[in-house]
Amino acid sequence: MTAENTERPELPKAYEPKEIEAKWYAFWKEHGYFHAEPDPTKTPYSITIPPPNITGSLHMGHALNNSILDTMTRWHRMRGFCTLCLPGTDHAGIATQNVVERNLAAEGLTRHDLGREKFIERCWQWREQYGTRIYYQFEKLGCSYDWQRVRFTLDESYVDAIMEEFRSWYERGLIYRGTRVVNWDVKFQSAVSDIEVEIEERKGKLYHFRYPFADGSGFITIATTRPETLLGDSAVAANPADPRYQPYFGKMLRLPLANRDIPLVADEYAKPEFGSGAVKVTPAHDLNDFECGVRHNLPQHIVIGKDGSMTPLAGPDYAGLDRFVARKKVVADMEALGLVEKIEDYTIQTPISERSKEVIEPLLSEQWFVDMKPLAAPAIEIVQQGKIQFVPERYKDIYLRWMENIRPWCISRQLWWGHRIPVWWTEETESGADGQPATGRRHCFARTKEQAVAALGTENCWQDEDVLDTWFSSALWPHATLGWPQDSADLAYFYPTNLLSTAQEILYLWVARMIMTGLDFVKRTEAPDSDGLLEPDGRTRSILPFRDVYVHATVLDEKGERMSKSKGNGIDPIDLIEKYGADATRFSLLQQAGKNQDIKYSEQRTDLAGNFCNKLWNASRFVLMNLNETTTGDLPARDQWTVPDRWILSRLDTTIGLVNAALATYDMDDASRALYAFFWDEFCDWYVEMAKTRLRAEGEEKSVAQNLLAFVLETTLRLLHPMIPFITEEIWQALPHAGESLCLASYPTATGDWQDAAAETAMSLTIATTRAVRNMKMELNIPPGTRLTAAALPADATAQAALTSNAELIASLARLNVLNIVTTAPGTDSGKWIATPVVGAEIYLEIGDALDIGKELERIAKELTAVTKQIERSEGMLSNPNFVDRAAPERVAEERQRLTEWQAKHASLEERRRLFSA
RNA sequence: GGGCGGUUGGCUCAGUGGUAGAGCACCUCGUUCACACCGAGGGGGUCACUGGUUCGAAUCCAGUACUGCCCACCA
Repeated sequence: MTAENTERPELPKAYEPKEIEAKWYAFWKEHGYFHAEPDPTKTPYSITIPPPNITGSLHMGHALNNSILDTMTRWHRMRGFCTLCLPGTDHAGIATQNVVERNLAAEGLTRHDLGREKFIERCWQWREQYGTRIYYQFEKLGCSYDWQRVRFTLDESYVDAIMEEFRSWYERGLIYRGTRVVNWDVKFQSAVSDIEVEIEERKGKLYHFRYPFADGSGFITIATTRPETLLGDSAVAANPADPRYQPYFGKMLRLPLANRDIPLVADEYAKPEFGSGAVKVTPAHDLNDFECGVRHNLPQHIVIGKDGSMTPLAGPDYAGLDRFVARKKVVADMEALGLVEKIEDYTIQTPISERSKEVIEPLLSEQWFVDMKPLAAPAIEIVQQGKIQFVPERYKDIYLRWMENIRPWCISRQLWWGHRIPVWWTEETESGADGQPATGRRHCFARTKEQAVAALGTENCWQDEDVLDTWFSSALWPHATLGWPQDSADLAYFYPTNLLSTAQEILYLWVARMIMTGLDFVKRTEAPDSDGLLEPDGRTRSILPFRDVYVHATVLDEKGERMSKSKGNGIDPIDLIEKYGADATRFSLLQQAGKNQDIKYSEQRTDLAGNFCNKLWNASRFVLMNLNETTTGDLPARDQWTVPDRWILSRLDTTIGLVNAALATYDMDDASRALYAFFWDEFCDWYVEMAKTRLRAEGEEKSVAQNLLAFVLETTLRLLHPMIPFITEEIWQALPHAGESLCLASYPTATGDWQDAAAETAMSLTIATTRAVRNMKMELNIPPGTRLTAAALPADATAQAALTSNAELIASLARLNVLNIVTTAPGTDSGKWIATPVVGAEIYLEIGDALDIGKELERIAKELTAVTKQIERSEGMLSNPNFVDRAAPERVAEERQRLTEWQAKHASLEERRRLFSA
């Protein structure tokens, strides 16, 4: 690299993240660095980010995930990939309708007051006003997304994709109309899918009721947690193998309150060990009961309506009552009849709607379903073949288990905000086969009334009132955002995408469905095997949507509890960015983004990450103020490198290798740890300190030091940039560099050329010696400024060479007068020297009259204890014939060598103890 | 009920067979030369428990306890 910048802006004394972050984001955006166009000369790397809801603002989960996504994006961009990270938002049916309805409620209105059209207008207004504020927040976080390609799930082109998806599945019979017990959200008056239901343990009661036989010959006891459903009972079931009920199967029972007769049926669904072994069957209000009802051909009495109140079928005493009011009344009425056997306290697994937090009412209703089995099969195969990788790997099994047990997907929602179902109905009366009039309903796929009229052959038709589940549209995200169903150049180039990183709770809701739709809709005749599955024709492949699925950790509060609005323990990442800067916010999250499932986040983490940024800032300022106009930042010729230079380059090479390897496996914690340790512990604490002497010199010694400082710092900035983009850009611009932005600089790769074991050994000895001297001074309470004389007695020629070449450095770092390299121990007889053994040498410090014999004996005793422990351990191993015979020979040799070293230390300490004791 | 994680110093976490680590907190010392958002030094852990495999276990296996998450139609 040769520096191109002649003007180098100076770094302000204080690190002010706010100013530099705003400045550089604007710069990057203005220069279009984040925009990607297909480039056949490069390898593509693409990500379509999980589209946040338009109701959303950045939360900690977003901050974590987008820090990861942006780190991966920037890393690949620097590595020379044609890199696209495509952002967008999700219309989020229920969530958006929820907030808009809440706003209406504040005006005393309901959506029905407005009517469908006006209500949808309101939703659009909301989206215009707030729907894109999250983009601004992503920018604050530093995300290098392609803002020219933002997508929204209600964009015209996106709607085309959804229509195509629906048409295809409808025509193939995968979408069908079914009557099922669905999870009914009473608040939204809509069905919700199984995965949008949370189970919450709530305290409740288990009511034991008596149902008398119709002939008056006694009763059967049943238990229920939902007494109001009694009114809809069609039967009582007991297990066919249950001897208690065998004599009575087929007999009729008199259903209390409703006063109708219902049979006792034999069904294995009743478990003899629970309660009395008999269970009431309410086919319209419970999924199990529904299935049981189908088996026994039982009537389905819908007694709870869509609004959660009792229907006329519940009888005149109950009709119109809220379900919970009706519950109390049923219990009271049963008590009045003397039919309550007992009421127990009971913990009920209560289904709650994720969005409205209302208790779900299982309700029999007609809905649109998708048959998932045929779609799941290839999605299972592709993962089993390892073409889609899950990180951490355990999610693969979780995914497969769910896919293998996949159930039909209820896709219709009784909402207004969303994609209206493109099905048109007509109803006509004709003669049935037995001469009775029959009502026939027909439907067809159509996007417009004209199409519907043509298909149905009648003007008398209307569009289905329902909208599609939000996830029906997000399921298409990777290919629909890239242009599908058109054969776009983007789709051809950027698809399949490389990475899908997301939270674990939407693995089924979203990830699994994207895999299914991707494979089902994107087909290519010329694609490598790794991109998909071969179709039966032997030429076409169905293409996977992404290669890696990374499931990131959940960000919890510092007590380990989920952050939630209701608990008020949430942290707004924007506040953190304001306070500590985006870089510190990102770095603190990435440091914790390891293999652990949870992150217990506390603000202190970001504060500490800010300290790292500050350290980076100050060390860089030091380097910059010591450069001059002639500093190019080029790596000096190898014969000019000193031992510390060789050492820092060797360490840098190792760090480069570690960081690249960690990023490749999404180990953000390892990458950040490696860089943190390299920069702070090695570069700042030792290399920069050692460079200070050289910077005071003149000529070549100085210029080599200057260029190396600039070179190592510049390389470190490139390594750090994907994680902390702003501060690194600011410093990089001030350093000698080539190119207009660090965004586009090349990412360092480890070559091994700088690896230097000899320099590392020499530096270990240098560092150990320095520490030994400092330690001795400290332990004897010698003021740090006191300049003493020290001596080092090397154990061998290598140590001798290393100490000789670094003697001045050590003297300077440990604040000594001089460090003499000696061949015999200095005058121990004088009693004015103290010593510490290190690996490779014995270090002596002349302290003259400052010597406190008592203290020194204490110090020696402490060291002896430690050394003795090691010797015992080592001797124990070596005297074990099993170890000597069975362990690897090099391991045994290593242990012998170690023992020798410990013994030498021990002897030296003993000798000194003898002297001082005398 | 089934499945999957976690349990390492006061706190938050690294560490998958060979001398127990980091950051923070704590104690001592230090504001002349980038940084007190700092520097130097130090103390602190029988790696949850029990058993097994192994020459050798924080690490592998089995079980136990506690804890978290996901899935599931027990009234």
